[in-house]
Amino acid sequence: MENWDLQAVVRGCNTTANIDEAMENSQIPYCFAPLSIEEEDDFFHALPQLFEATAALDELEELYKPFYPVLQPSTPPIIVASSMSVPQEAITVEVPKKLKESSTICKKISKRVVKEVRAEELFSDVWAWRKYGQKPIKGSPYPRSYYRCSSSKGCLARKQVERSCSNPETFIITYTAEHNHVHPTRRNSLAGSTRSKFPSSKNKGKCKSSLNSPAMTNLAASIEEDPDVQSASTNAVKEEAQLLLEEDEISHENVMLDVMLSDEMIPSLENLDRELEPVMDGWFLDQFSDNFPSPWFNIGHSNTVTGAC
DNA sequence: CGCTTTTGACCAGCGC
DNA sequence: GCGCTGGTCAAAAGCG
Repeated sequence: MENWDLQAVVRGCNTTANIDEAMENSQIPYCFAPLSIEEEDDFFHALPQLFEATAALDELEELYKPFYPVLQPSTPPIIVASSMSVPQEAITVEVPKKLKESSTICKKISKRVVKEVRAEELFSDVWAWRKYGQKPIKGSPYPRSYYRCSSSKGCLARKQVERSCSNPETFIITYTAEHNHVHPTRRNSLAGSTRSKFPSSKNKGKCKSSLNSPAMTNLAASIEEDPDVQSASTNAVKEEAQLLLEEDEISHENVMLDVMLSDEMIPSLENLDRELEPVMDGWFLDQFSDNFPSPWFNIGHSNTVTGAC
């Protein structure tokens, strides 16, 4: 387990060649290439037989849907792969063979989804996350942050965020368990969320961007405070963390959406939400939940509104 | 008041 | 049994 590098997993699943190889070996679509959502859908549809194999795989796909990022084609995600996180010892390129040996895939697949994303995409999903812990991880210079879903009480969804040690520009996000609710029922409260160890006069009174969100601020702060990061060899990381805080311009559709869903808009959206929720939860879900990734119709309830000017 | 983050303490799993 | 490690809890403090 020591020196375990999640990125090794996603890297191992990084190429279509690997996919072909994995499929040849296992006939199980264990790895996903770095595809856009559309491409991924095409991929799924092109290989329907693979996804009819087991209910477990359908379940996994359903599990993954809520985590589809809202991305524009011009800024493809760094999602190198979404790897179903079976027991970690088993997550290697060799895994398909091990899966073949397994009598039931269901026993192997735990409800975890691993993603690798850029910093600005870290908090671009529609769910509200509340940080409940942070721990230094052995073998990694960066601490791991633990988040739970705060959109709904009792929701078991968890999210772990850890900077990739092999590629500090990206972050490894591990989603665990499922949301037990359809969509975020309220946006993130800003209360108590504005602590910043980086009071930046430059940004005072200016627009908040995703990178200047409390979460990003704190993440950068944790990086800043990390003793290992203090070393000269990782000055680049410190500079990057600083840049994350100071950078004002973000050419990312997620941020544009956040701006569009500014604070002025949220009250009316929430009123609409309250009025329609009983209807939406029933009818709308029945009609569309199987056809669209949930973020598609949850966007109006976005909890990641950070771009209001 | 209700929400957040921070952080030390606590707990469970695992290997020796 | 012990120590290590990762994950979670909960109190404290701060913000809107």
